[in-house]
Amino acid sequence: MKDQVRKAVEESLKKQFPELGGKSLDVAVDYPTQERFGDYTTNAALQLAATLKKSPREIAQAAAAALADDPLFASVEMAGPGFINFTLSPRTWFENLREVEEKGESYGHSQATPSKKIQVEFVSANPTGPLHVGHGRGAAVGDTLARLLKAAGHQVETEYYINDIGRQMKVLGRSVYLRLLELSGRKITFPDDHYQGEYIRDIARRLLEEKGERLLAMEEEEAIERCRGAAANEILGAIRSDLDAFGVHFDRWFSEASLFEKGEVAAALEDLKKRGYIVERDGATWFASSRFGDEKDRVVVRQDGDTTYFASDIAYHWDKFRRGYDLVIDVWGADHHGYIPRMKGVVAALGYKPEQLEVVLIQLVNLLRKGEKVSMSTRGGTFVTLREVLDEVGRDAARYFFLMRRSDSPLDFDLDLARSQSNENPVFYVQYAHARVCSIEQKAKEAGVPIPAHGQVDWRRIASAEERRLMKKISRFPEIVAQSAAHLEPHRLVYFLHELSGDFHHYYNHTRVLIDDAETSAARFFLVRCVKRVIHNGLALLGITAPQRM
RNA sequence: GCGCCUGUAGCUCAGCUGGAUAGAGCAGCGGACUUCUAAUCCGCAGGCCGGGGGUUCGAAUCCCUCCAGGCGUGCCA
Repeated sequence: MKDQVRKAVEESLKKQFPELGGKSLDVAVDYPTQERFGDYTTNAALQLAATLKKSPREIAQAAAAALADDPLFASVEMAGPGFINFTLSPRTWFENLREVEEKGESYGHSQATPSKKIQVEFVSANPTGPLHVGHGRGAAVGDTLARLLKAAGHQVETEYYINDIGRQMKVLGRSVYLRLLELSGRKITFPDDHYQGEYIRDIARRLLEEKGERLLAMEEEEAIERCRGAAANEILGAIRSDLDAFGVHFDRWFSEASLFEKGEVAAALEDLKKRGYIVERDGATWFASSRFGDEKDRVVVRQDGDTTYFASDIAYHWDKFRRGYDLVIDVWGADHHGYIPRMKGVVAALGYKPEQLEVVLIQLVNLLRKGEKVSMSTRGGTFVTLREVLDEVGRDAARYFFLMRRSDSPLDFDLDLARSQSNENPVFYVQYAHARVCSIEQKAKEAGVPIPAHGQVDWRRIASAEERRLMKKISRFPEIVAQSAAHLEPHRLVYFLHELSGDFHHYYNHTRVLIDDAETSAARFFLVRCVKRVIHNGLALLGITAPQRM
């Protein structure tokens, strides 16, 4: 719709002012801040005033007059310093609803041009413990981004990167081994920097029961390695099942260890070396990230010959890009923001465009209970797990809360609020709107009222201000989805659904849908079913259910 | 010190690729259920958009500067 308006404005301006020539004008069509200014507005005249050497009002007046006859519009007016305001006829708005009926479940989806091959990598938590709420936020955002990008017409794959090798894993193995020794009656001292959580004891207990004797008989080194493997498997299994319960599924689970097994770490570094971005200095090997705007170069192979975590990351992204993605999206905790320049440097050094890597940062989640901050520490084991939050507030509320703020700003997650079955809980507000339409459908069915089709509805019956407002919002949905995807900002969709629900609740409270006047009744019924469709599709993109009744 | 992010109503936040009188939820006050679900709706109140300067016809939005807070600044992951 917006595009049609834009095209009309552009054509009219060019006709009125031939001196503008054939080039695209790139006029901006917006939604006015106030309803009395109409449905759409453009500031094109204000912008062109300087080029045309005419007053903005003069330009706007001429353009508006030329557009007045366009059947698309009910009225076109010049206003203020030189805005052109457009009001569409109720009939035009109604015609837009045909698409809702035609597309059904896929209403809101669009075909981006160009359609890109995109990978979204998210969560990627070390398998050293259960997922906590912070991971939950990353999971909700990453998963929703993938859904949004698909809906916007891209080809999307999701991936979880498993850090299944390295120092943290050794610490995990040793933590379990020590607990195992402890459980078998030995006296141990458990270091502070090892994993303190109770789940470590649980794993050790199971290992002791199943193969305790063999493990205890082994060389310590080997036993620790066995403990590590068993623990990582078990924890990863738990992570998968937590994510499953959260409605998050990955197309691929990618192992860091596999990068070494396949020799990709060496190959990637060799590639960079050939391109001239690897330097030897102070007995270590460095990636010349300072040549790409990073503060300094970064070590990839340490003096002792071990590769750094960064080397794995290089290899991982080397692998990703070789798989042919046009765009790679990494969802990271905000505390990793300092790594963006060096990663982008890697991408550039490998011959890709830095913009082909987008990093979405996820800020901290502060859990609140009874208004008090719940303190968390991963190492100390005093964190609240995603599973606990899911058990307490449910999947829908959890996802909604994680998604309702911009991901790069810290989030206060009020457990009591999310759990409350009351009007204070924003997720119900949207779901309730859906359930109310379902309820109307139920009543209609009982009364033998048929479901109206677009072709049978008389648009004149739904031309009130409230009804036009609903129609406008409904027709805006595909644009919101496309924008949320393009900006990688799921919260935009959340706000939109909240607004649409608000408009609907208002309408519902003031206008009875099923009434004796069959024509009006059918028209209203059709309209609210379109609202239901949008809420349903929108919640689906957020991974939230749309209940029939509440 | 340097870098990134943030500062908008009592609280939590939208709005930030410049537009007309800055929005929402919660909290507060006052109203609306014999009618499709009151988990709803209506009304009232609440703001030097952190301070200052600049660019512009026009700034919450862009630039500079200062202040406050968070994070980062490892041959850790």
